[in-house]
Amino acid sequence: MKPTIHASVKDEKLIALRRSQLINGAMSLFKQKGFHRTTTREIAKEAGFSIGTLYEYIRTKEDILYLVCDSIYGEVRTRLESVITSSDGSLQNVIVAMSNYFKVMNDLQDEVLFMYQEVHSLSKESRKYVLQKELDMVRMFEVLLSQCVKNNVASLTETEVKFLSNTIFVQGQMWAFRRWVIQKLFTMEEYITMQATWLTEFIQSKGTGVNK
Amino acid sequence: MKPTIHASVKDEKLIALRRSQLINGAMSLFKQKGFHRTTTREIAKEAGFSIGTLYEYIRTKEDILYLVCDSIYGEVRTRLESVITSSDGSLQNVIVAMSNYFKVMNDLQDEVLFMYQEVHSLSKESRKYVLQKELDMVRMFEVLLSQCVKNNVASLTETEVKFLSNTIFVQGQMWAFRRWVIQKLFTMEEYITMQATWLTEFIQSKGTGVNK
Amino acid sequence: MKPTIHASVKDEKLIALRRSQLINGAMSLFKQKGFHRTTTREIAKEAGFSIGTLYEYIRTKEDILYLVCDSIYGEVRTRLESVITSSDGSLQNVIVAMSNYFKVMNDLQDEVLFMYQEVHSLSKESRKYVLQKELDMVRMFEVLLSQCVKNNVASLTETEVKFLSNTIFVQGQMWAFRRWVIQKLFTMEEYITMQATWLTEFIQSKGTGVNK
Amino acid sequence: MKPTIHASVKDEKLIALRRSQLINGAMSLFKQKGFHRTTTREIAKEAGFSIGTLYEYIRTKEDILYLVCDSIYGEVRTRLESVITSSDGSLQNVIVAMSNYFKVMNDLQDEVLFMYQEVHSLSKESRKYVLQKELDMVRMFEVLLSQCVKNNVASLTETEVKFLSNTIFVQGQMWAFRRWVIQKLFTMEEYITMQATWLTEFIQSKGTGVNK
DNA sequence: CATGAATGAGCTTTCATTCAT
DNA sequence: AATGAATGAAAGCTCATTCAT
Repeated sequence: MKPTIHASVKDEKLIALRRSQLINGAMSLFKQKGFHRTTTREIAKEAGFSIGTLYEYIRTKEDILYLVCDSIYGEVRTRLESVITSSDGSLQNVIVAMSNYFKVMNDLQDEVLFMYQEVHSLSKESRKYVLQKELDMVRMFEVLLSQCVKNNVASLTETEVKFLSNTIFVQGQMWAFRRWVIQKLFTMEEYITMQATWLTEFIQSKGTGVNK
Repeated sequence: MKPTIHASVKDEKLIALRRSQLINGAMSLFKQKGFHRTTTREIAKEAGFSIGTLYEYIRTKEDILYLVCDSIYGEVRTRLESVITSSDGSLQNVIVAMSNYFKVMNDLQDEVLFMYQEVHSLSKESRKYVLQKELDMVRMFEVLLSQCVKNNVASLTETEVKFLSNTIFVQGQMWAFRRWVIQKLFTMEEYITMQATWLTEFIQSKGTGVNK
Repeated sequence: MKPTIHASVKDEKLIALRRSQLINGAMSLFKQKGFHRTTTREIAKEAGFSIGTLYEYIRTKEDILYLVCDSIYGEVRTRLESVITSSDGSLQNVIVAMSNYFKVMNDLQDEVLFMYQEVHSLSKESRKYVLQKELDMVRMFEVLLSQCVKNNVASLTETEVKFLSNTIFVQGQMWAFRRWVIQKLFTMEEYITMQATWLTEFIQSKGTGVNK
Repeated sequence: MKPTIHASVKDEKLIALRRSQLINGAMSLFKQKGFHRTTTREIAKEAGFSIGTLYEYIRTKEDILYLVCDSIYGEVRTRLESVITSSDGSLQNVIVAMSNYFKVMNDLQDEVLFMYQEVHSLSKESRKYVLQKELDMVRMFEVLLSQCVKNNVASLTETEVKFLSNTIFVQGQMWAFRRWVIQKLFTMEEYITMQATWLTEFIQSKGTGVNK
């Protein structure tokens, strides 16, 4: 399932170390210049080792892109999971999750932006794997919303649940994608408030399970 | 203001013709392989002329990207303007504009997607110019909504107007960005209906100017 | 003998006119940027006609170089001949010729410099023809000096005559070649006076035919 | 002061080796076809390595020209210095230096010719540096002549010393520049003898310090 | 006779990747 | 396991020359 990047080196711990150096170096350069404008030589230098060593831990330049993208999603997930531990099936719970998600998107703006621009440079297989992680995140909101429905806090069809999850996800991305527009119009707090209001009103307009 | 692309050829009509061939050829390739993976030679061939001729109409490869991006936004605007000529300040008016916008996004999915991925390869100046066009589109919805407010059809604060415009814009993009998911959930008609319902309810929940 | 440049156009007068425009335009550009850095397009533009027209009067870019080089030597000769019409076999006569030659070198510094740098880009045949003209000029001084010998004004061996002719020629070129240095040391007049003094003393030291 | 050519390779000894191969290969081609007609690929091949390797040791084609020009002047200097070690302030001394200089010019005809034709293709900075070396050589003769003046062997003004130095220098160059003319007229020995005679007579005509 | 759009061979330069040390 | 010199395919771009109008 998860694409494995071949390394010539055997020592697993060393691989982990070198790859983390590699990812940090590459990410830093990618944010500045994009994937195509960054050379493997530059990446090796930034990571702190030689071009020869670099190729002991990867097979192609694309591998680096995959490693970086994977790492970004890992980071996003880690941050979100540390926040969304328990779900009590309340609307408030969804809103808290959403605002945490927005905050993560704010922290990782450059990374998110970069990934969106460069995923299409991945091989089909890697791209599929990486995009699956995106789906996982949307699913997270789906679960939260479904619990609201179960709890009779919201009366939504499955389709509506999926729509809302996707909307939340996209609105989070947009904070990064369209930052030069959107971040001039609203502060993070305002944005969160507005999105929360919108979400609440959308759900309320559908009624609650109790009233049905 | 608008970046001008230098051509060695003088005949303006010929320039227009060749550039349109160029844009079509390039767009077709860009959608398949992205900007960086497409060579100038391939573009020339696809456009139907030689590499020498190509460079009679542009100066650098980046010029082609700019031409293509500009053309995409031009296409979007043309399609929208042909519909939103008169604004009577009714809610219906906003909804018609929005659904037309969604349809355009549907028709130009690949183009919109491509542009978001590659704008960052433009020079600062060109990028600024192209992104300004995005703002113009959001502004369009702002104007329509403001007229509803003026007409006492809706009672919205300025921030709310901006929020709604942005949301409409993003929901349109979502149709293209998350097509794999969204387009499995809804047909275009269903999507439009849902968005219209939501918009109407949001505005009604704020009351009309009359009741205030 | 003299390489002929093919023209598609028949009208001889027109050829002469266009070629003179061509030479002027090209010379002006060559002095600034050299032969290789100047494009045929630029030459056509500077000459005042289209690239198509340019190629009605020449066959290759090298033809232009030949035309220009030929023109330079023609100019030098014309200027010199207008002065050295009659030779009375006096030493004074040689000195007048020499100082006129120096003045011509002064006027045509850029052209002479250019020619020395670019003759090697001519075809073997053209190069030979152009360099022959250099020989002609040296020969001119030889003739003048030989007449002094005949007139018993100077007593020089044939080798000495050749040596003096060459030296005069080189001293003239030096004024152009090493202008940054030489022209700071002397004014044209001072240079002429010095060279005249030297020449006179050299010849006098050899004695006159009469005394032998 | 001295322009430095960037190399991607670190090993200084290797740089020196490869550059000397490069200079030899390039010089050989430049003498045949000139700088502009020689391609970087040809140079790499002639030097015995790949085009990629070539660019590990230089940044641009112009760098090669600079390296070659610098090398030529280095060669000239080395050869001269090995001969003109001690100066005793005699006229004979100047003449020996001069004839050695002529011999060097004879040995390095192609190189000297090439350099004179192509220096103008160097960047301003490099050109300045290279031409400075020319000045240094002229200065060498100035020093020798000045010592004659000091020794009362010759009575020359400073201007005359400079003029003579430049003349010697130019006459040396002319042996290379105008070889097809001059080398048909005179052998190297004859040329040297004549130049020596001329120099001696010029100086004697000015008198010696003693007689003044 | 004049025009200028079209052509494509050929140029310089880059950079992912390999492999001997 | 680490190094970095070597490689060459391939890219973007230029420009002398042609030829239909």
